[in-house]
Amino acid sequence: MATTIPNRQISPEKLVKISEIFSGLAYPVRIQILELLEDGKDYPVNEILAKVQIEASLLSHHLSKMKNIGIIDSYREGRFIYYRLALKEITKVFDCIYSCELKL
Amino acid sequence: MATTIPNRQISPEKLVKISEIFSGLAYPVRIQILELLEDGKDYPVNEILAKVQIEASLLSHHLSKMKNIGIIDSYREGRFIYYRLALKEITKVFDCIYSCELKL
DNA sequence: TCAATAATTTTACAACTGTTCAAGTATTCA
DNA sequence: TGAATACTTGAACAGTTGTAAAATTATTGA
Repeated sequence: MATTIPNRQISPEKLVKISEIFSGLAYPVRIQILELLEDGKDYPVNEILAKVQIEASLLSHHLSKMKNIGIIDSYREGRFIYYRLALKEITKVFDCIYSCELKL
Repeated sequence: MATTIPNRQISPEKLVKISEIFSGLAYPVRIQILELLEDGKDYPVNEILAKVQIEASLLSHHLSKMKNIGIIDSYREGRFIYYRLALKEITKVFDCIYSCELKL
C-alpha cells in the first residue's frame, strides 16, 4: 500500500532492452566505431576498418551485433555497405560518460 | 597527414574503462538496483533484495561487480552494509536511454 | 563471364561469465 | 559465548559469447 520509494517505473521489457543497449556498448572497439559514427555521417565498412584496425570479419560481427540491437543501421550502395548511428541518444550517453571520466 | 575526421580522441585506457562501465550496466537486475540508488540515498542489502527478488548471493555478486567497476560503493554500519551510487552521471545516462526508449 | 573488390556468414573453439550451493565472515545481543 | 542476523566468498558447472579462419555472397568492370 504505502509506496515509500518513488522512482522510475520501468517495465521488465524495457529493463531488458536497456540492458541490451548497454551490452551492445560494452567493448572498446565498439565505442571507437561509434566515436566515428557520432558525427551523423554514414561510413562504409572499409573506412570503419581503417580506424579500428581489427580483422574484417570481427568488425563485421561487431557491426551486425550493434545493428541487431538497434544502435546502428546500414544500407548497401553499390559495392559498399554504409553504416550509421541509429540511436542518436548514444551521443548524449557518451557525453555523460566522458564528463564523469574526468573524475576516474 | 590530412585528418579528415575530427572526433573525440579517447585514449585506449579510457576506451577500456568506458566499455567496462557499460558492461557493468548490461543486466536488467543491475538497472533495477541502480533505479533504486538513483535517488542518492544509501540502501542496505536487504532493502535492495526486497526490490529485486533474486538470491541473496547472486545479488551480492552483482553488487560487488558494480563496486569493482566503480559504479557504486559501500560501507558497513553495524550489521548492515549500505550501498550507494558512486558514479552520479549514471542518472544522466539513464535519462538519455529512457528518452530514446520512446522511439523503440 | 571472369577477376577483383567489399563485406558477410558459417563453423568451431577458447574464454569468459552467470548462477547456484555450500561454507564463511562480521556484527549484535541475550 | 553462542545463536541469530546480514551479507560475502569460493568453487563448480552450464551456458554464452568473443574471436579467428575459411568459405560465401554481392557488385562492378574489364
